Amino acid sequence: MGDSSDKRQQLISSAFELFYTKGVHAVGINEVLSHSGVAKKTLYNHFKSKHDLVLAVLQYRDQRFCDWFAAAFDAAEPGQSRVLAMFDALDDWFNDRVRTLAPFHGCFFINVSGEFSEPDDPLHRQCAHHKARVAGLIQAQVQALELNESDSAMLTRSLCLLKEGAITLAYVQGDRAAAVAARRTAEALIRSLSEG
Amino acid sequence: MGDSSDKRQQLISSAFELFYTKGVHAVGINEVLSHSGVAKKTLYNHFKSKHDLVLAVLQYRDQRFCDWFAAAFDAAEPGQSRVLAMFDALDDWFNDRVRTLAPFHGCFFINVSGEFSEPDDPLHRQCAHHKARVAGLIQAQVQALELNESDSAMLTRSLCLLKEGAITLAYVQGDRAAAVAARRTAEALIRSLSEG
DNA sequence: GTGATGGTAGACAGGTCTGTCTACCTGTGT
DNA sequence: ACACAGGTAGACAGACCTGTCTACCATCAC
Repeated sequence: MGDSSDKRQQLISSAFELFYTKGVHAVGINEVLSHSGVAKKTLYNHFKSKHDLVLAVLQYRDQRFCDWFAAAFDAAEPGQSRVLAMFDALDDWFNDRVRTLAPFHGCFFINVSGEFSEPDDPLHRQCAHHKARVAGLIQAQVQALELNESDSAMLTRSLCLLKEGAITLAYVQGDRAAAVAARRTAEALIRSLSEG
Repeated sequence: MGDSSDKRQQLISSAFELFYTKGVHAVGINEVLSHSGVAKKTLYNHFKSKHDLVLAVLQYRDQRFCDWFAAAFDAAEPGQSRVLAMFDALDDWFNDRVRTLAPFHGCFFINVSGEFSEPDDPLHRQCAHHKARVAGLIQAQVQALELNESDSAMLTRSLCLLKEGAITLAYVQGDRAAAVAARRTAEALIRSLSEG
């Protein structure tokens, strides 16, 4: 029984690595099997289809990513710098200094959204759900700054925009310094709030 | 001879529509053929492979997108508002008010980057090239504001970050108001520059 | 020992994909 | 009149895909 969930986890980890680096459609079930060293029947024992496996992979990555993201906040000194800590974390991610995340290939959820573009597709919805969850983590940090409601909402939104922008610049353009630029922009924004 | 390049163009337009709405790997050559009403031999007469067709589609979209984007700047009143006009243009795009672009399905170049994730892949490079070109258009508008060099560079970078962030929020999360939020953030940034 | 459970290895069916190739048609220049 | 360039329609090879199924093996409960 412990074994059973071992195999399931092996499949998910292997599938994630392959899907993340090559894309979902570009990787066949057989490649996942040979990479994970698991038999085909075992896979279809745990998942009813490839689609189902992808869903599980998204959930796995969601958990991992959010754990890392939340920990990055917690590790920073309380105060203003805590909000900015997320950009330092992103910088670590983009430059492959985070062991617990895989080597940077953009945001898995953005990539998968592009491959399953129907907004109603369960996979696309799962990606949206992940982004909402991360936005929630950011919002919680912003609230600790005790701004007025309007500034707080606007700052949260801006930070999300800068984060997604940084990921895209880092991935599509290969601009590994995108997080540093995003941090500087966020600093200017926060400064303008406390001054205005 | 006019006919020859007609067929080529038909193929590119049809392929773009399909690739953009469904993803490149999810659409087969045969679907492109039946959608465009062109024979298979004609396709392989114009393009040496599917990969080659995708490259041509990227170039086509790059041209169309940049034409529209540059026109949006030109249509706006000169001055500060000109830089902000790009967010109004994005808002039009996200909400399907631009006839010349197809119904919004995110950024084609981000989507394709996700499917061809090797940074050395010619397709990935073409996507990076497009982003650099758009960044150049933005930079040209920022330079008209005659800021000092450091502010100018930083504002250009910030606007790019906000643009990419807005596209991602609009697509993955289905947040069709992302451009409005990005505009407000940009306004705050510019305000802080002229005050500071 | 025996049955149940859950694993391995991999053949296989049925479908889809790319890219090639044959056979035919049409319009144009000379 | 006739060659030819470039189109249509679609069969086909060869590869790969998903998902099912058979046959066998290992471990644990009892």
